[in-house]
Amino acid sequence: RNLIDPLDYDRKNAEHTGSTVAQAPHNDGHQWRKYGQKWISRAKHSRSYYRCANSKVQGCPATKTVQQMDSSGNGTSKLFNVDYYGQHTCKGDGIANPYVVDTAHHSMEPINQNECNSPTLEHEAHEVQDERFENLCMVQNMPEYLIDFELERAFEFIMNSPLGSEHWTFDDSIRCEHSPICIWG
DNA sequence: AACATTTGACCGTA
DNA sequence: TACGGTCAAATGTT
Repeated sequence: RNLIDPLDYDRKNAEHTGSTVAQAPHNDGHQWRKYGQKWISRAKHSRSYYRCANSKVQGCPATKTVQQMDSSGNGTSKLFNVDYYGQHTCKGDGIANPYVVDTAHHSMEPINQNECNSPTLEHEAHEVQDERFENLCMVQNMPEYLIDFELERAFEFIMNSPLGSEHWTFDDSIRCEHSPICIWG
């Protein structure tokens, strides 16, 4: 009854592809299925475990964990720690990275603030100098310490994608909650 | 009915 | 054996 191919799935040895803090961990461009929740030692909040929604069908090994931080003080905005493990090998929504968008295949105009429940909206991603990234835009509020890492990762992903550029084709019907641009305030 | 989440059990590891 | 990651049956949702 294996949900996923055990050969493809080894969370312990999977690369840890980023830990970051988000305001609203609801959407990051991929669809996930929750498979567990634990209270971690003496933390105030539980940690939730997700795997890629395509794990069952395509054996995609990507997982993530989400945990609200025990932020002290200023209680208005909750902060979440989102950790990603493993690369997406599925061809699903074509979004390989929550922070990086391929502008060659994705126009940014479908985003409409009325349809978007994220706290802020970023229309103007800034250009990247390196010509390898000329078709990529970044969300402006992406944490500074992640920029180089995420771009290299995106570039590597495109180059190594067994599916070629089709993996990056964006469908006009993608809704704003699936758009990486809407996700992070 | 098919699919997603909840939640205690289970289990590997340090 | 305490911790935390995953399983899976029960439960909820569409």
